[in-house]
Amino acid sequence: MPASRDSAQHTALPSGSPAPASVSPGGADAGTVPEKRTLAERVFDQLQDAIVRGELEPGSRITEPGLAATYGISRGPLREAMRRLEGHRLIGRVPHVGARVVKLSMPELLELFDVREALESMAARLAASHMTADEIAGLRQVLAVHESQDDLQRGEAYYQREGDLDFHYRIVQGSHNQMLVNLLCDDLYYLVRVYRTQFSASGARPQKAFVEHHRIVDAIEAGDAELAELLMRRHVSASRANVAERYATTLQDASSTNRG
Amino acid sequence: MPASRDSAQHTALPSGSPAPASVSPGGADAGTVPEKRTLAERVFDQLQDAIVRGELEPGSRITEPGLAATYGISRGPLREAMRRLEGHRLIGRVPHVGARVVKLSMPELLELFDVREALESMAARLAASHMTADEIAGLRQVLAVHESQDDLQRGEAYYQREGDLDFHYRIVQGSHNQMLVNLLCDDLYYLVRVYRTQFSASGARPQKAFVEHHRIVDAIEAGDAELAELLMRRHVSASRANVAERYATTLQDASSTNRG
DNA sequence: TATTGCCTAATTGTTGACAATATAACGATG
DNA sequence: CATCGTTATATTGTCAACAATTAGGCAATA
Repeated sequence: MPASRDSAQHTALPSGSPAPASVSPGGADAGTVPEKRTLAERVFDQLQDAIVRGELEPGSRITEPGLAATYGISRGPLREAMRRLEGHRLIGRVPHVGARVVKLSMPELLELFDVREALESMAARLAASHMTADEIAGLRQVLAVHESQDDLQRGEAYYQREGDLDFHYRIVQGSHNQMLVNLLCDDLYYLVRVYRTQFSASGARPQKAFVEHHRIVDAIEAGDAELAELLMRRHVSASRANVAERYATTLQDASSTNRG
Repeated sequence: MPASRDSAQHTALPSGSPAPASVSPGGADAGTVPEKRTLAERVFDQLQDAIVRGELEPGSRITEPGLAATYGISRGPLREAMRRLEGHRLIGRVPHVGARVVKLSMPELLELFDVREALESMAARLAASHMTADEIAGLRQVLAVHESQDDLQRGEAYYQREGDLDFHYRIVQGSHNQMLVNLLCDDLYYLVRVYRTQFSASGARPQKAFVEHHRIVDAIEAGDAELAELLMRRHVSASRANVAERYATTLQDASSTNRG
C-alpha cells in the first residue's frame, strides 16, 4: 500500500461545492484542540505553506535551530519535515552545509511547464474516459465561479489564480489515476504556486484561458479522450509560451535599459 | 537551487561507455574508506537497493529498532532515510503504527505505465531536439550491447531488463530537462524495478522491443521530435498492453482453475 | 462461546546532549 | 597590500534516553 496520506486540501471555492471527498480537519485553526497529528507533519504543512505563500524568502537560508525555535519543536521532527520538503523539491539541501528555500529560475520554470504538459494532457485523456457525472458537474461549477469572480475583479485577481489551479486540480482528480494525482497535486502544483508568488505572475490571459477551459470540459463531457488530451496540451503549452514571451520581453527591456 | 543531489548511478553496461557525467565515488565497495556521506544517505541507498532487489519482502512490515540494529545506526538517521523512502513511494507509513515495504498491485502498475507513457514520450520529444551527438552515440552503443547479450542468452535475461531500463534512462537524460530526469530516474524507474522483481516479470517481447528501440533512436537522430514522441508513446503503451494481457490471462487461468 | 474491558509489551514520537564539519574571522607572512 | 594558514563559532550529523500511542493477550462477563 503506497497509499496517499497526502493529496492536499485545495478548493478555493467560497460556497459549498460537490467537491471531492477528503475534507479533513486540516482547515485553518481548528480551535485549541491538542492537535492529534505528528509534530513533523504539522511543521511540514506549516513550512510548505510558508514557502508557497512567499513568507519564506525564495533562496534564503534556513537553519535548523532557527526553525526549531520558531515552531517551538526540537530538531528531530523538524529534520524529518525538512527531508520531506526536500523530496517535494520545496527546499534544497547540501550535507553539512544547510538548506535553502527553493528559488525557481526561468529555465526551471519552463521545464516545469513541459512536465505539466505531459502529465496534464494525459490526465485530461483519462478524465474523458473515467470522470463521473458528479465530477463533471463540479468542474462546471468551478468554471462558473471562476468567471463570475472575473466579472467582479478583472485582471490578475487572486481568486482567478487559485480558481485556475482548482480547475486543473479537478481534472487530475478525474483521471482516477492515483499516481498522477500524487505527482501533480502533491508535488508540481505546489511548485506552480511557488512560481506564482515568486514571479508575482499576473493571472495571464484570462479571457483566452476561459474559453480553453470550457472547450476542455466539453471534450471531457463528450468522452472524447483524444480531443481532451489535445486541448489540454495546447492549453498548457500556450500558458508556457505566454510566460516565455513575457520573460523574453523582460530580458530585452533590461538589456536595452543597460545599453541606454 | 532545487538542484539534484540524486539522479542515481545506473549503467549496467559491462565495459566503459561514454555515459553521462557524475561518476561519483558511490561505485560498489570502494575499499575501507571512512565513508564520507552521511549515515542517512547511506542507509537510504541500502534500503532502496534492498527493496528494489526484493530482499525486503514486498508488503512486509519494517520496524525502526529492527532496521537500526541491522544497519548498525541509531533511529535518528534511519527515520530520515525512511522519510525519504516514503517520499519516493518505496515504503508506506501510518503514524504511530509503522511502515511497510511497497507492494504494487496490478492496477497501480497500470497507473505507473500511463504516467511513464506521458513523461517518456515527452522526454523522447525533447531528446530529439536537445540530444548531443555524443549522447546519441552512447545510446546506439547501449542498443548494440543490448542485442549482443540477447544473442548470448535469449529470453528473459537479467541484462536485458537492465539494458532496457538503461535505454530509457539515457533518453530521459537526453531530454536535458532536469525535472523530468528527477521524476523518472529518481522515482518512477525504481518503482519499475520493484515491479520487475515483484512480478518476476520476464523481459517480455524482446524482439519487438528491439525494433522499436531502433526506430526511436532513428527518429531522435533525425531530429524528428514528433515522430520520436509518437514512437515512444507507442512503445510504452505496447509494453503496458503486454503486461495487462498477461494479467488478464493469469486471472482467467486462476478463475477457471478455481471453477474446475 | 463470543464479546468486552483492561493490561502488558512493543513500537513510534520527541527531546536534549554530544560529536563532526564547514563557514568566517583573524592574524601572520610574503 | 594580498594571500595563506589558524582558530573560533555556529550549524549540521548522530546518539541514547524518555514519553506517548498502538496492538495483542488475557481474564471476566453476558
